[in-house]
Amino acid sequence: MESRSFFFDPSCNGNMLFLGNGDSVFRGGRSMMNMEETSKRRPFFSTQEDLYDEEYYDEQSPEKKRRLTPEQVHLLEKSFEVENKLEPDRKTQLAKKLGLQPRQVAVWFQNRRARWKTKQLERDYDQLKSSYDSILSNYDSILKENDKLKAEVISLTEKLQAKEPAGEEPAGQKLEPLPEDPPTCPQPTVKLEDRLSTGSDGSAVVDEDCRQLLDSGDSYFPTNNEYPDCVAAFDGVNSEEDDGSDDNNGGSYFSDVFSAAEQQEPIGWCIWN
DNA sequence: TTGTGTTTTATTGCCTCC
DNA sequence: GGAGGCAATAAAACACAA
Repeated sequence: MESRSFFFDPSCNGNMLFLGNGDSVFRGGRSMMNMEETSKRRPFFSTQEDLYDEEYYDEQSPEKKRRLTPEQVHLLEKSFEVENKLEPDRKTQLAKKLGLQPRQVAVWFQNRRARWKTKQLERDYDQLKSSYDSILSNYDSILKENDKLKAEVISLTEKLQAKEPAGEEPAGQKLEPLPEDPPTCPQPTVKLEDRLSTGSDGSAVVDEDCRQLLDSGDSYFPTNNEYPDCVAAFDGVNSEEDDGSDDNNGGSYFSDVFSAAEQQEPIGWCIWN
């Protein structure tokens, strides 16, 4: 067996890392070794006693991963709620408090942010979809109302013409011919599903511009720049960064988006031609 | 028990910022 | 150039149905 160096902090609940030749705990010293190699070199021990327990040592072969204890996770979660990014000082403090390596704390936060982002995307998708459905049904009812009014105008016009002798028009009143069709409202050209897709076409999520948005906690969804005509539809986007908590269900960036739609009011989804 | 799907922990490579 | 962030991914741990 190859020789290993230990990194062990007795003050830290006994959590310890094996550091192989290519110590990958510190980013600066990252080596190019593959996953198999690294995992063989970096076992975990849950307690200081385990370190000296030969049976445990034999059973817990070097590649075993150890899960954090519920207490550790709880504290990390609480800390994440306060602030979802780690300053070096806070990282060190947390690591000491939890008996973990600072790197482990950093990794936990990294993964936690990723999980939060996924959940946030799901919530935003649900919210946008229901808003979209609401707008669609609103649009349908407006179309029906428009048809009704058109029929009424035709009927009244006919009645008026029947009253007037042929060839005469009422003084001071000239009826404009009705347009063939009501002004059209273009349907959104991009399906929500497409925009939100994380598949190969879902570049909206990962491209350069959007990356900044993700980093700053802003919207994944189209902005006024992208759809300048759809002012009202996107006007309510809340650009404030969420506090990162999962507890505030629906604490979306988009809590105000489409609020008008939810109130069943026609909103400026499109500009009438 | 075992096969399978999901979650969690950790690494790697690339990018951005200072 | 180093530090830190993110996406993608691996692999262990876990959950659960059959």
